[in-house]
Amino acid sequence: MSNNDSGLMDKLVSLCKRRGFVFQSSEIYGGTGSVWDYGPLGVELKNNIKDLWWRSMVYERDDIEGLDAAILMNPEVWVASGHVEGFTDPLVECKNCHRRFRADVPEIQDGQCPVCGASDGFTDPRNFNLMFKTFMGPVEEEANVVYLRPETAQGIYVNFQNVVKTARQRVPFGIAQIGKAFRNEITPGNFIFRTREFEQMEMQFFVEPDEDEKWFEYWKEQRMAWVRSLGITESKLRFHEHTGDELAHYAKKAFDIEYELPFGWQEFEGIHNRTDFDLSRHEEHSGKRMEYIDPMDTSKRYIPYIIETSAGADRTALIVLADAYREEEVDGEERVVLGLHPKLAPIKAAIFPLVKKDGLPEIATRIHDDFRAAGINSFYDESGSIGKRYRRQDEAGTPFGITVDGETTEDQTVTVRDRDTLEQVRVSTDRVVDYVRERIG
RNA sequence: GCGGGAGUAGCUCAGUUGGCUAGAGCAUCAGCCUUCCAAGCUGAGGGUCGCGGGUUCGAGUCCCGUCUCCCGCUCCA
Repeated sequence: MSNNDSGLMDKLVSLCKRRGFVFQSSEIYGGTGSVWDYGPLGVELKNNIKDLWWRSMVYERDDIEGLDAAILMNPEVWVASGHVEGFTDPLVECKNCHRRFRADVPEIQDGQCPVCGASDGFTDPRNFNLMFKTFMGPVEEEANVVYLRPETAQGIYVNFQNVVKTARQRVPFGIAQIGKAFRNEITPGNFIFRTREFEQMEMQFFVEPDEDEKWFEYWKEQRMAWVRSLGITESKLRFHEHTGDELAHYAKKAFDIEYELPFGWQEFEGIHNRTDFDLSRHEEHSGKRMEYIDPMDTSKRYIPYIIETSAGADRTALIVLADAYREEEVDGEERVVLGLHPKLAPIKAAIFPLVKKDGLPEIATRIHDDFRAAGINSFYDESGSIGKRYRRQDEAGTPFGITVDGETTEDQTVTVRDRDTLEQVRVSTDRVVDYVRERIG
């Protein structure tokens, strides 16, 4: 990492605070570790990311259904998923292969790893408090321990049969969900990249067991294509395949989509072949059948394999911000621009009267109303010089500036200024909403 | 978790060996001016110096504790 690159993160954090994208949580009390709040511009950006994801998954396809499962679940879910293990028992970890074992298992007493055979030793026994726990019930001592979900995926698995029965879907099909997850990360940090409360955009695709490879490849390409559609610089994107010890306990195959942030190549979305691991575990632990019966051939029964696409909404937001940030020179003056793809921009158009007189503010206000009526987020500003107002919007990533001037009163046209090219075109006042709509995707 | 560094206005910072009502630039707001890329003038608001405690006649400045952030190591289902 060069000094220049680490400077980019500082500038980005500063811009996010200054313009209202991201604030530290509970700041007036000194903040709280690795939790962040999204401000007026940030929530728009993140909502745009989530809306685009949802549209591409749920609305633009017939084979994926939406779901919104609760954060609190029956604790047995996390026993079945494997998350409780290691939370209740002190574990040691092999320093060579990083597999974890209960500290009281006899095999490890001789210092040799029962799996990889290495004698590199083990870490000290400790509890891995991955999951946040709380209590369900009014009296804490009598209440049951419940966990804040460490991943959204389990909410989909436990609803698998519900969706099969109600949505009239046949395998192959998927279930999509966006929601919060919580993890007591040992080392959080890097702004909103690794946080203890975060939002996932997950889709679990259920397929026949012998078709898993085919669908894995399909989703791998689909997801990369979607990421590119956000306008992210291609040379900063790559796949990273998990091999050997990198593979999670449930995964047969896993690819990450990585982006080159100032602090290195970082994962922000994963495509995993989770096999029938999760549904089988839930069948064992719940005693309920998880098999799928093919309605066209009822003799065909199987527990589906699952191809998972799991993306971090916060990480995606950080990446589009980092990718969009640039400093450049205009007429000898430096400007800071967020070159966000128009469909991600918090504000789509800013409307300015060139001066505060001659009826220009009134016309500009009417145009602002037109945008409001069209459901397009716009912003009205009459304060300061026109150049200053353009620069303010550059930092917010607003793609279009619309200026009402003296000509407007004569020929009913306004100037539309493009954030990236700085080109200006005249558009009639009654066409300007359509003009912007056509260009924001 | 360990080591090092840092926390003064929205942002970037200055505050001499502890001493008058804590400053600057930028930003914000109001007015004037201004007909297309952060111009100018006038004025205003905004910090009790991360938080808590202590020493002192007196602390942003010294001491203790604590929280947060940054860098490195460790760790990372």
